[in-house]
Amino acid sequence: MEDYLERIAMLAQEHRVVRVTQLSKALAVKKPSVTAALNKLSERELVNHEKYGYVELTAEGKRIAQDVFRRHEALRKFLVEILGVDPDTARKDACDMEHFISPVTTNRLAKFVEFVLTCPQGSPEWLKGFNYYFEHGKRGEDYLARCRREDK
Amino acid sequence: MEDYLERIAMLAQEHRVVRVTQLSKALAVKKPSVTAALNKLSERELVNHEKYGYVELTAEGKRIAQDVFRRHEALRKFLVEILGVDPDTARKDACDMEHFISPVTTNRLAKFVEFVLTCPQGSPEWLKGFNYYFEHGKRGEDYLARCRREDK
DNA sequence: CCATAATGTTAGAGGATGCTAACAAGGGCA
DNA sequence: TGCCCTTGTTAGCATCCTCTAACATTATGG
Repeated sequence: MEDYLERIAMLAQEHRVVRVTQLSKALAVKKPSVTAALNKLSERELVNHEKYGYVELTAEGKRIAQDVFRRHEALRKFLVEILGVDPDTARKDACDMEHFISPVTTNRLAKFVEFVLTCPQGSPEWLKGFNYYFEHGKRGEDYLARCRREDK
Repeated sequence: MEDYLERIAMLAQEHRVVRVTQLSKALAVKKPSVTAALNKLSERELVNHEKYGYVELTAEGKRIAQDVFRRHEALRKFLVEILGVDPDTARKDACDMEHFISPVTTNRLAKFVEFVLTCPQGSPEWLKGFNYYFEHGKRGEDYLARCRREDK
C-alpha cells in the first residue's frame, strides 16, 4: 500500500491527473490490482477516488507518501553516493527496504548521508579510500599515509 | 521462510536439537504456523523434519541460512557501529530489511563496515564527527579544523 | 451520433502466511 | 500399565495481495 501512495504522489507531480492505467504501468501491476488497492486506500481515507475517476491523495495520504519518499531517498542516496552501488540496484533495493526501516534508523541514515556529502572537503578522502579498498581488497598507500600523519 | 531457516541455524548452535516449540517461541508464531512452514521447507529440501521429530537443516538449507545471517549482520553492524542506532532497533530493522537487500548491496555494505571499523586509527575521527553532528545538528569545531588542515 | 477503442471494475481464484480449536502422539511418573 | 501433561499436527478459516476473464463505462473521431 505504501508503494501505491508513493507512486501516486510521484505521478501527481509529473501529470495534471493520475489515472488507474498510469499506476498500473508504473507499479508493474494489473489494473484490477490497482482498483482493489485504491478501494482499500479510499476506505482508510488516504486517497480520493470515485468510480472511473481520477486519483488524488488526501492530506493524510500525502503525509504518508512524503514519509515513504523520505525513507526511499535516504536509502537510495546512501547506496549510491556512499556505498557506490549502481543506480538501478540502489533504486530497487531502496524500494524494497523502504517499508521496513524504522523512523530512528531513517533519521540517522539521512543525517549520515548529509554529513558525509556536505563535508567541507567535498567528497571526503576516506570515501575515496573506501572505493579503492572495495576494488582492490586492501587500503591504498595514500590512505594509510594520511592515517599515519593524522596519528601523530 | 528465510526467517525460519535463519532461526533454525541459530537454535542449532545453542542447543543439541531444535524442536517446533522452540521455533514457535523464538519467532513469536504459533506452533501450527511452524509445522506448516516446516512442511514447505521439507518439500523444498531445505530442512529434514519427520513427524514429531527434531528439525535439521539440509546442506542447502544451511547455505541459505548462512547467507541470510550474513545479510543480517552486515546491516546490524552498520546500524549499530556506524549509524549509532540503538541495538534493539538495529536488530529489528536488520531482521526486516535482510530479506530485501541484494547481493551487490550486501557485499558493498559488508566491505564498508569492515573498512570503517578496521581503520588503522581505530574508530576514525570523522565517525566521531558524525555523532557530534547528529547530536548538535552542526559539525564540531574540532572536525572543521581538521578538515581545514587537510585541505592544504 | 454512434461504433469502436481505451479505460476501469467485478467476479472468482490462488498463493503466502498467520490464527484458533480440536485432535493425536510421546514421555514421565505413580 | 495407565493416566496426564507436553508437544506436535490437522482442519478450517482469515487477510493480504496478486492474477485472468469478463463486463461496464467513458471518450474519440469518422
